[in-house]
Amino acid sequence: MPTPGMNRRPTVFVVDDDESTRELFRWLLSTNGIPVEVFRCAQDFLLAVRVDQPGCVVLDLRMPDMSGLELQKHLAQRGVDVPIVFVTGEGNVSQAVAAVKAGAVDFVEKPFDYNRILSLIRECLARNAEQRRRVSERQGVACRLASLTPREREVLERVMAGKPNRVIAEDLVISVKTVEVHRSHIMEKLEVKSVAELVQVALLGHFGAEGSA
Amino acid sequence: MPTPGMNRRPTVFVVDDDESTRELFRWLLSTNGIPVEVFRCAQDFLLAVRVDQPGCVVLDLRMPDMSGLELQKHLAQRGVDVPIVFVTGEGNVSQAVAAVKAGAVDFVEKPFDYNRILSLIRECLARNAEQRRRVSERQGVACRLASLTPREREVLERVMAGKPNRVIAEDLVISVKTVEVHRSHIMEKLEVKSVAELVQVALLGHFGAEGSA
DNA sequence: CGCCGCATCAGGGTAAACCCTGATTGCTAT
DNA sequence: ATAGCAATCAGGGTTTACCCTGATGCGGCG
Repeated sequence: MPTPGMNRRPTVFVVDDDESTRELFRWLLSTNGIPVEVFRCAQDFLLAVRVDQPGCVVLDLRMPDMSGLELQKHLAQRGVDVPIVFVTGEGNVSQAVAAVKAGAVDFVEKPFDYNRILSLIRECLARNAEQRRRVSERQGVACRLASLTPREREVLERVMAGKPNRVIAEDLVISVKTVEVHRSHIMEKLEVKSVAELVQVALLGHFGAEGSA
Repeated sequence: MPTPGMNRRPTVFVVDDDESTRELFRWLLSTNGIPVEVFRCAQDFLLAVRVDQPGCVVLDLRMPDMSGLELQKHLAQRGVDVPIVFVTGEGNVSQAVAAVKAGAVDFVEKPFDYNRILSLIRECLARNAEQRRRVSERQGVACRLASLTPREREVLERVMAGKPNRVIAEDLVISVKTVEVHRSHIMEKLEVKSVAELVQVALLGHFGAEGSA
């Protein structure tokens, strides 16, 4: 399972029903050497985007088929975790608050300053790159953790709890020798040489898995 | 150092230059059994608040001496980490975004629905209670960690790195016997019985100290 | 000056962890 | 069937870790 479509360039995805705005972004970003793709509605974008897409998103708030806020929710549900910047002509306070509370990086009103948008987008790209770095680190750990057998996981739990092999053996009703075998397999699979490292790696795999908000 | 002024009731602090609004909040909250204190300007509140104050804050955006956003910054700088709700009559989108990006729980416009504000404030109080619980847990760990001598900390680092006593001894140019002594003192002070627990406790003290956003 | 905490070390013993060899059982996939 | 993996166990040995007693030197504090 080598992660489906990796190795794509970080790209800015602009979703806006207004063609002049799309063209503006296309021009603004491409002349600054930033890969850009534009979409005229939320559906088009949802069909094209992939969960591991590197980059960031610029959303219009008001679109024909789906509002930017709804699109934001759909992306979150799908696990598409890219920085989002809202750009809107007629946004109100409550929408802005909702967007930012839901994790949007910023919410800017038209007309906007080109340099501001540009630096904002660069920040988004940098943030996304940083985040992908952390995720991939954890993915390696998660992968190694997944290679453990059920029995090895039971042993791991108890090692993490600080139980000595003798107690673990009693717990699982097996001999100390077997516990030793499991233990060495765990250390081997997780690529660690000491209990200290083992705990740190396993902890990373537990907390870093889901709770990465 | 038994934490200066703990044991105060969670209170809602309302800062608004408009007296009728202050009285409205005083009535709304006290009739719902929620302790409330009101302030007419940011300075008054800054002089009264303490770093470990449990509760939450309701801020007017526009005030004579200092804007709500500035007050928010001042509180953050002082380390006063309480949930903040902005309430304003004439807020714009950029202010709302700034407030939420700076960590505000919400940003509501007048006139507001009493029940909405009430549930929002209850959420803030609950969130603050939860946060204080986590902080106090970590404080215990931080306290025990602080009781380690410099030498013990040097040993701890290397134990965390998974080095055996023999290597630690070579590292610090001391005998293995001395390392054993330090090690047992560490285990005693941190109140743990195994390396596994030791690593988890020490890790909590390292990550939980500052990075609790 | 004496007491105390910190750091240092030694002897000597038990328990735990680690490592290698070797073996059996049962299930699964080729 | 035969090969492979997971799980089980044993013998036997080395290395670490842990614990107790005891001791020394140093610096600060009353």
